[in-house]
Amino acid sequence: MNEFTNRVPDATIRRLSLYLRFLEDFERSGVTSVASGALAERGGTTAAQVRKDLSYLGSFGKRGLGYSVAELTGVLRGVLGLDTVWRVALLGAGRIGTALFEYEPFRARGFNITTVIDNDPRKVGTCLGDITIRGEDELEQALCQESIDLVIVAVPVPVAQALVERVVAVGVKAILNYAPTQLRLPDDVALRNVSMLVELEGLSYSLARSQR
Amino acid sequence: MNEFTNRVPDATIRRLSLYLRFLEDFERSGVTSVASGALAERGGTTAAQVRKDLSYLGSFGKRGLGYSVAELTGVLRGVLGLDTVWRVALLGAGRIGTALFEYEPFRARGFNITTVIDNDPRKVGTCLGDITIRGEDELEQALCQESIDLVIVAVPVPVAQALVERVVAVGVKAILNYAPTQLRLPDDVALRNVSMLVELEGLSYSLARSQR
DNA sequence: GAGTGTGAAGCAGTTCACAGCG
DNA sequence: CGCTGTGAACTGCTTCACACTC
Repeated sequence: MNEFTNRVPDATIRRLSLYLRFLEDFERSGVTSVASGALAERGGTTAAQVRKDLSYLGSFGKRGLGYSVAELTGVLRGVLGLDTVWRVALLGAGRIGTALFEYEPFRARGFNITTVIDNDPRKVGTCLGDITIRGEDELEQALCQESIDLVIVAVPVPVAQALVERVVAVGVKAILNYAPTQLRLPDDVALRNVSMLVELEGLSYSLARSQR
Repeated sequence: MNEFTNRVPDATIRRLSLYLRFLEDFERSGVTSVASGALAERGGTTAAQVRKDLSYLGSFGKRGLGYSVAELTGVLRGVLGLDTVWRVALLGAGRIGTALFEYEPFRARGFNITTVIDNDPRKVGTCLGDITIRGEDELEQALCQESIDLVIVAVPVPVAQALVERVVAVGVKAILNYAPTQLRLPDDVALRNVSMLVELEGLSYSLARSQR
C-alpha cells in the first residue's frame, strides 16, 4: 500500500504513539520481533486493530513471525516526525509551564524548547534551565528568530486567544494548548488540547453514574 | 426522552464539559438564554451536534428561544457529577504532581485533594499546601481513612502499574493517569490518560506531513 | 502452523432535514 | 418565524474472517 494516498485516522495516530513506546521497551529488553497480539495486549486494543493501524503505513510484517522491532520503531519514528528536531516555544512560565519545561521525555523525543515567554516583568530576564525568559512584547521577534515550529500554550485563559492569534500570524502551524479554553484557529493550524478538567469531569461522570 | 435509558457517548461527555464552561462564562456576563448555535460556535462544533448532545440528557430547550443558561448549567453540573465533592488522592509529589495540586480549577469544581502520597523519604512528612505528604507504605490506609473516590497518578512509569493495582484493590473506581504508560485495570474502573507525549507526537505528525 | 494484510461487514458518532412548538 | 428535538442518512472507525506468505 502506498504511504501517501491515504489519510490516517486521528485515533490511529494516537495509538501509533503508544505502539512506539512499547516497541522501545521491547528494544531495551532485547526482543527483536513482535506480533500484533503482543502490541495489542499492552495497548489495551485488539490484534486486528494493530494490524489495521500499521497497514496504513505500509506492510513490513513477516507472516508467521510478526514485526521486526528495530524496523517498526524506525518506521513509526519517521511517520510521527520524530526523526526531526522540532523547535518549540513555551508561552507561560507559571506552575504548569515550568513543570512542562522540565519534563524530560519532551527533549528525549526531539522536542527542543528554545524559547520561553512570560508577561510577568519579574520573570522576564530570569532563567528557566538554560533559557532566558523573554517578555510578551518580544513574542513575534522570538518566534521568527528561533524559527519555532510548535508552540505550547500554558497561559491563563483570558490572554490565550489573543496570544495564539499573534503566534499564528507569524506562521506557526502547530499548537499544544494547556489553557482550559477552546482556541479558535485557522484550519491549517494543527491544534491539540490537553485539558485536565475535561478528563476529570469525565471521571466524575462515571463515578456519579455508578453510584446509583 | 428518559435520562437513564441511554448510554451517552464518550465524545459527548467531553463536549458537555466544554459547554458547561461556556455557560458559566455566559452566566458571568449576564446572558440568561443561549441558542445551540452560540454554544457550537464557541466549541468549534455544529448547532446540530450541540442539540444532539443535549438531547441525550433530556429536553429543556425552549423552541424559538434556546436554552436557559441557569437551567442548563444546573443540568450539566448534575450529569457530570459536579454537585458532589469528590475526595481525591494525589500519588507523586514531583514537578507534575505539585503543579496539579496547586491547580486552582480542580478545587473550584469540587475535586478536593485530601491526600498526597510520595515514596521519597525526604518528602514524607513535609507539607504541600495544607496536606502532609505520606509515604507509599501508608497508601491503603490513607485511601480508606480518607474515603478517596478518585486517584491522580503522577509517579514515574516504572512504579505506576504496581501502585494502581494497590489502589484498585481497596476499591477506588476512578483513576486519572499522567504517567506516560498504559495502565491495565479491571473494566469497572474508569481510567483517563493525560499524555503530553501522545498529543505532542500528534502535532509532530501534522508538521511532518505538511512539510512535504 | 503462525501471523500478516485486507476487503467486507458491522457499528457508532455525526450530519441532515424537517416536523413541531413557543 | 425561530430554534429545538429527532428519526434517517451518512461517514468513518473498528471488527471480522480468510486468503496468503514465511
